[in-house]
Amino acid sequence: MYERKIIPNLNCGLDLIGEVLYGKWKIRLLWFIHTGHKRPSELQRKIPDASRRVLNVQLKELEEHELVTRKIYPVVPPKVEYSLTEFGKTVIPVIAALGQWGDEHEGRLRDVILRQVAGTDVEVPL
Amino acid sequence: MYERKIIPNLNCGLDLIGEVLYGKWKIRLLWFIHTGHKRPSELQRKIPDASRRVLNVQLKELEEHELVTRKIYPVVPPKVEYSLTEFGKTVIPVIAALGQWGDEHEGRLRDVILRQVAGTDVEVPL
DNA sequence: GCAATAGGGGATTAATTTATCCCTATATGA
DNA sequence: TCATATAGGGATAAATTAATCCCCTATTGC
Repeated sequence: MYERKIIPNLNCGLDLIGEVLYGKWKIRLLWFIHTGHKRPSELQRKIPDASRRVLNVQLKELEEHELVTRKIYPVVPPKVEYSLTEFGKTVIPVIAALGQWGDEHEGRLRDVILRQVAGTDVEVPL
Repeated sequence: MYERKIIPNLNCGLDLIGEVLYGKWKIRLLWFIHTGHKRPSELQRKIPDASRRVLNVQLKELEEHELVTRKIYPVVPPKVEYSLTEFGKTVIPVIAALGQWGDEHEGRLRDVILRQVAGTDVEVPL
């Protein structure tokens, strides 16, 4: 695993939540697990832009941070289910607040974000 | 400026808020501006771990995303003040929710985070 | 003239995070 | 026998973000 060379700040609540929530797919993973998509293959289908590998890595970190648990069923083909821990459940309202703000200001956000990307040749999907 | 090679997802509110809030110091910057620390030098003193340069870059992005405005006073030595826009003010409660969750679960968060870093030789300050 | 203050920014390197590639295992169905 | 589904991971490359270094403006005070 990668070893940090710069020590993280853990001074305030914002630092702390950042440590466990940051990661391109983590919030989405938590949300989908929350909405009942528990199996790795399901999560992958819900998040097709992420590779299987990355999801595994980020799920593992969520598990280490005690936001989710991983249950393995001893069957073939293998079956695994992720669930939110009680701790993990407490962060759902915060994620909901993030998503809600984004939804409420969708038009304006799209504007300012696309304006920034406009100079590039990147085609941004609607 | 850096040109993205991977197109960002802008499918949902979570993607959108991520685009404008992500950046190591942005949330802190917004918060300190909210609490009345408007001048660049003040912000730097409040966030000593960030270099002047990085703060400038992130403030500029916040400005491009219309979360803050920058007012220049034509005096010498120069004086600049950042303020939240009306739009920017709407995101403050969301940031407050993030910080509050982190504060509420400070002990546990510190635990799980430090456990992860424990293997490394990194010294993490209390 | 020189240092300090206040605010900025280009160019480059380092750090970190993601993505890609490829390999493991077992059972079922065509 | 071969492809598919299910779950997982090591090694490496690429992308992205942040940090560093060094430079600029103009005025006041010594």
